[in-house]
Amino acid sequence: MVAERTTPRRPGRPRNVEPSPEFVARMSEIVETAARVFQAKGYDAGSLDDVAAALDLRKASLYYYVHSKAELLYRVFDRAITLALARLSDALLIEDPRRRLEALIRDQTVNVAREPAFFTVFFDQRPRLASTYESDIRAKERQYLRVFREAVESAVDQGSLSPVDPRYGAQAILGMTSWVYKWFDPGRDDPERFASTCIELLLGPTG
Amino acid sequence: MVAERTTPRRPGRPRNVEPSPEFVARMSEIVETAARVFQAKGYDAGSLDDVAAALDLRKASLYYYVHSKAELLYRVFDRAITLALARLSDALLIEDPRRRLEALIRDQTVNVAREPAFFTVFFDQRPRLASTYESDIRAKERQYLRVFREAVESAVDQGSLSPVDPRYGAQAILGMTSWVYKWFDPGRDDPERFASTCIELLLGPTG
DNA sequence: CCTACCGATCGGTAGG
DNA sequence: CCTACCGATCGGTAGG
Repeated sequence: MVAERTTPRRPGRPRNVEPSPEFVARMSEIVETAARVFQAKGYDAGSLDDVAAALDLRKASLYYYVHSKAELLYRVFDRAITLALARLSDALLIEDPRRRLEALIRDQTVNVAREPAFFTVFFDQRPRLASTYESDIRAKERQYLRVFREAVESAVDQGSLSPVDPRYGAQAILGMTSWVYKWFDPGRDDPERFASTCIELLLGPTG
Repeated sequence: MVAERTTPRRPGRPRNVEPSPEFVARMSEIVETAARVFQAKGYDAGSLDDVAAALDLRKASLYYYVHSKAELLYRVFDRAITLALARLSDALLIEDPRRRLEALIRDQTVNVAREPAFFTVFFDQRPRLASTYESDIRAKERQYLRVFREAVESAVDQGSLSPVDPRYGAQAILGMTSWVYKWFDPGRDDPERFASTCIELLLGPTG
């Protein structure tokens, strides 16, 4: 997050800098509701009145939690990318390049399919994010891309993936898997099955 | 288009139903400008004042060409999908399944990379399209998907593509290639080279 | 967390 | 294709 404390603690008892658990929980609800509103109506047409109404609040009350609508959007973005990055950590422990890439493909597909509101906003409302927050999000996104690029590189070296430029390979795989949010129908489609399709197309039958 | 005439011509000289070439050309400029404005600011935040200003017009003058902002968005959508469909026609003449799929992958990549404004609006502003126009666009989009699905099917039958569900395979390929509009940098990237990467990943080295 | 309110923006129209 | 304008919406604030 942008406002994270990086300086060491001052001595003595800190004076209510820690938000209460109730505050954190309520903030979480607000961010989730905002994600759904912005998914359905877009950032500009989705008003703070809409978000407040979905929470049974008045618009002015939201300003107790965020300073601006722009900050609320940032919080949706931060949650999406932080969640996605965290969910990659298990895959990164896998040593075999082919299996690691398989796990990353599954992770990305399932992430996007499981949180359609957050990822729809993340992918489609990107130009609406205020420039103040852009660099923070971009840094985390670059981490994400790097993970995929290095996984592609290893799989190419291993000979399990066709020899391609790692950046192009990573973008191809990210596109294939992220695109899910555009067409996925939860009643009809299965993320695991689609992930298997991608793996089969790229890496051939699983041994 | 939604308002296309399908009934036969009445007898006698038609009374100025044909728009003049000047009108058509000006309309074209307006639609292109709208695509750029909606790409940069989004549909809701991109005002008719913005579109008019970019054309050195006043907002009210746009209403000589379109009945509403919603119609202007529809015209951007229609142009994007009509253009994309038209550009597939050459590929459809190719008989060999592997080569046909290769050509479709190239077409889609180059289409998206060449018209970033139209395709960014098409992909990201879809929920903003008024329901009146939705069915028209969806029908054309389904045609588009069918072309890719059938090409996947043929390539699978031929044995040049891994045996996968044709719908999932088509969505995977469409995602891989369409995603280009999210990351492509015209100064750095080459659409043809990226298309070759996709082909290599999916179909192996070109023989 | 609320009521009441302001200032600005915007799609659309009147009338030419 | 223009000037002038209306009605509605919306982010944000005052003050409690």
